[in-house]
Amino acid sequence: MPTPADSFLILEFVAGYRLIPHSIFTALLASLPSVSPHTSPRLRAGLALRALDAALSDTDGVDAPSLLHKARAVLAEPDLAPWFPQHLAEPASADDLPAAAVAELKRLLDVEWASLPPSALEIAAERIVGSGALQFWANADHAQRSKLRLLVGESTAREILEKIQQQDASTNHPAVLPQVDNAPETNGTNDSDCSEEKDKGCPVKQNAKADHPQEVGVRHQQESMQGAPNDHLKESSVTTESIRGKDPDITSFMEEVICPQISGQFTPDNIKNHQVTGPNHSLMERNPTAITYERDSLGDPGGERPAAKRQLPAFERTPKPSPTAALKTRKKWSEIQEKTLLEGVKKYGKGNWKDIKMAYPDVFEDRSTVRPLICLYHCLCIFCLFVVKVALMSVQVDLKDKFRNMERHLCV
DNA sequence: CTAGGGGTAAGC
DNA sequence: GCTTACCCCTAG
Repeated sequence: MPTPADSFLILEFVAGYRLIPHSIFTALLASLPSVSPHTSPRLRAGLALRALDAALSDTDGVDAPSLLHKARAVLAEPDLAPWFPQHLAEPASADDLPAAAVAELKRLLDVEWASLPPSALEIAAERIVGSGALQFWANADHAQRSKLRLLVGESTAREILEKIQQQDASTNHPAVLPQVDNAPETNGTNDSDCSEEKDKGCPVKQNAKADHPQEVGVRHQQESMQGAPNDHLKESSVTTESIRGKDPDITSFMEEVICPQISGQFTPDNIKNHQVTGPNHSLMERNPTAITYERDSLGDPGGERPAAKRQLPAFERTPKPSPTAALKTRKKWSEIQEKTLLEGVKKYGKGNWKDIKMAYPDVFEDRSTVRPLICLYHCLCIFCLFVVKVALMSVQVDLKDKFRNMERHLCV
């Protein structure tokens, strides 16, 4: 599960990406650990623009004066007002022509969406596989390149290294490049996301080189933003697995790459306009169960945060049902699935759950081992380039558990 | 990735 | 109350 730093990166990207439906954004808010103390202009502006978007998009049976009234309320919201540019408030104060004011507000809103700064993920992606890739990789040492290779996939890594080699050859300064063939083996899931796309271009790479994601005039879905303006932005509490990265090496490496882009200044509980399910906490609220990535340089006006990174002992965990628990419906194993599982165990041996699942993809189709929310996170990360981290989370627990149950009851 | 101990809760 | 599906966690 994502760490708070991961959460920041995902939310910062998603909040400012208008095409991503607000329902998905709110679901992410509810499922990810607190991003405190990270914040950024893009995250703050994205949250504010989403709130205004919601106020202006509720056009069903709502006349222009009412729309304008709602927009004014959002613009005047003390927690949001600082993040709106001054000129947005001007059309909202034009009392004589509400329809024109609303239209102008929508136009200005489109402009604001389009002018949001790129996310830290996009910037990092640009450094790793975009226009800055050659320089970034050329300056990386062997260890760093290994990590980069894990992040971008073998084929993309090879592509970049070949370009560096060509560049060096043309300048008569042959570089000592790591042997690609000796690269740490990736499990296919990690690498294939990019390698399979080699000929058509890695999707993430395309993303890195793509235009700004914000597209003027495209309106996101806003069903879940129909709530009252004062609905607070909420998030779930954090469980142990969500605050502990599965692969700290890559996590810390990503922080090295991305952190310079993160402003990281602490923001009080001042952005509370998005209605989501879950306990009532602000996005910026300090979550007592989360590891935060505090740095001295972040500054702490309240002086409440300890300087050192905090690892919670097990007894401080907040027991909470997994957010995925409600999403995965309980499905009884069919006779065919049980027989196939036994056949698979006979053929591939007990413990080779991955092989068994791959051998009978149709039979075990509904026995997906990647939890739904992890899938969502995975998709986002694919979109943003960072696929390896999440791929490691995929485990063959369904097959293993079922076989264990069968063993327990002497079925085998 | 996997094993295995353990827990929770739905469904009967 | 029992079975079972699913989940959590740790260790290797």
